[in-house]
Amino acid sequence: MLSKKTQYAFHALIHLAENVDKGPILISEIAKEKNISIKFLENILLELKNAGILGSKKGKGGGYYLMRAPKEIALARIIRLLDGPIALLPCVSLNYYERCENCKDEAVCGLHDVMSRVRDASLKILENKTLKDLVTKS
Amino acid sequence: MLSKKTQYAFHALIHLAENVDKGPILISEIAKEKNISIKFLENILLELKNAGILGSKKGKGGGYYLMRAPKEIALARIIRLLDGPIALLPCVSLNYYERCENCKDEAVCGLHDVMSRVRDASLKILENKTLKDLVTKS
DNA sequence: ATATAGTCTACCTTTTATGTAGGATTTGTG
DNA sequence: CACAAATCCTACATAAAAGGTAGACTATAT
Repeated sequence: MLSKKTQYAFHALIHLAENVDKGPILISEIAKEKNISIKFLENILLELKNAGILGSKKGKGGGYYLMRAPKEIALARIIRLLDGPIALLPCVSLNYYERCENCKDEAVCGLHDVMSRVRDASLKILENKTLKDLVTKS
Repeated sequence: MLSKKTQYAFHALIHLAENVDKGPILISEIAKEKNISIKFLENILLELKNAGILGSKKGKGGGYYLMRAPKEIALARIIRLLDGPIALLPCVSLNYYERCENCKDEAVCGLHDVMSRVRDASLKILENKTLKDLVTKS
């Protein structure tokens, strides 16, 4: 399961994508609209900003906005940023690989094979779907 | 990611499946073979037993053994038992569904759609692959 | 009897998740 | 310039989950 942090991030990003033409959006507006604790959301948006996904503007008329077009932001990137590996096992992760300590040889591990397939199936979707695909408002 | 608990369970089950003809297997043997803390493994095997996946025999010559043939035990079942939902979001889980608190209507939520697809892609593999597919020993 | 091996209950430690509090800083506007 | 509106940033709080340990109890084969 995705953490609450990542879930909230997705909802916030959807809101930003749906209002991409309205300039900076207030944290408080997103929090209210999506029913998220404002202070927790603050941390999340900051993290997205530090990763270069969002930009922000301080002071009156300020808020957060997307740094790129929604179609440029793959869902996998958000998950990896906030939740880490998408794979079910560390020994099968592309971006956060760790050697398996329980099997003697990963090359002949049946678990390794199956979990690689699950990873590939998930990534095929998460790498190709973007924020734009999450927006339903016309 | 799967929890350590589930990862250990898979490795233990693989060992049991590979030695299915040798009668009950000692916890200590599995722990040693797979490099798992014996006491932690004890808890895990007990949980698998209470779920009807394993049987056990006490006393000398005792140990744990599979209650069904390896090909009868789907990987999804193990994950659900020890880790809970396979889906990435609660609102998309088949077995542990919870309503989404951040969107007004799941039916028109783009996130819901994408995550359902990821779930289906994962389940297609995890429901059809069994313990037997994890065994590599001849 | 006795040693073996699982059963059960309770506890412990560390990390992660999920926030909360509040002051510092930047910026637009009158 | 003063002020209010926002984000920025650091630190803390709290609870749950993960991961593991300890030890007494019970059943069984020999």
